Amino acid sequence: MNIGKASKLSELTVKTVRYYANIDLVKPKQSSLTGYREYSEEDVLKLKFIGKARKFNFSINECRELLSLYENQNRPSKEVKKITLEKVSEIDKKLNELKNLRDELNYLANNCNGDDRPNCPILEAFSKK
Amino acid sequence: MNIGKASKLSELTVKTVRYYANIDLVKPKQSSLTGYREYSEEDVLKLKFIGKARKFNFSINECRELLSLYENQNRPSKEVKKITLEKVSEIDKKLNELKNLRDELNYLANNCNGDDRPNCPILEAFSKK
DNA sequence: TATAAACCTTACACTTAGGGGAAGGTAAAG
DNA sequence: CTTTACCTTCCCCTAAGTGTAAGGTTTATA
Repeated sequence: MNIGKASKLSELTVKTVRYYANIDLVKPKQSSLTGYREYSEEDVLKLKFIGKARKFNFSINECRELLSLYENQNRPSKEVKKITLEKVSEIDKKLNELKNLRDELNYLANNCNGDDRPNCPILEAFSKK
Repeated sequence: MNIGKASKLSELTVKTVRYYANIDLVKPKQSSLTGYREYSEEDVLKLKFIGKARKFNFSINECRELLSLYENQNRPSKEVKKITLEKVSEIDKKLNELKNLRDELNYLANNCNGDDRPNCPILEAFSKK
């Protein structure tokens, strides 16, 4: 199938699918006559796989890693689990930072009278060391 | 003072401070003799201000906006509060997405036996539509 | 005084993960 | 036979810097 159909099936944009081909992530056969990329069912599965992993905040390089594990029938699930747990703890860290950030900002907003006068604790807080 | 000192005082890297000068965010005077940038105390205050705001996940453009409010003695605190509350709700949204993501990944990891055998529910989950 | 270390400058390339759009070839439908 | 819908490559753009090179300046030391 052509890139348009592969794009629809994988729910990725054509641009994205083409990009993945360019960086050798999912490289389909390419017709020597027309130059059109020819995607197989398996290519589409890989695209879907990557689409999911990307939604899970895996970087392209991590996707590449997972994909090679996926393609390797003898991969130990140990490796996959390790990568996944690392990702979980990474997300936990980010969650904490974001929570603190959120509370600080919210505190500032609640202490700002929000009228037409220039006095503003938010700007004051930002300008303090 | 030179950029090195301004960098130390503001706790930003020299590269970052120079970058902010290049994008007209904090533009110090520049000696016509040596070409060295000359930072004032106020410039350093602005740099600190931006450093804080950036930690609060404000984009450079939002910093620019806040900075102009900060510089304008007549700015209504209303505007600042509005921007801040928008940022809070944006962070709330991101927090939720991240939480879901975290739970899904953790679930997958917990259901992966993590041994040397190839069977792995994580990869299976990713390859499903 | 000479030189080396530490500081400063600009300019360019690189990063992530694609998006926008131009110029041009191909295929299918009317 | 032409229009429309695809497809291709190519190049520039994004955010917020980081890395490196080549070269000028200032300060410390021998």
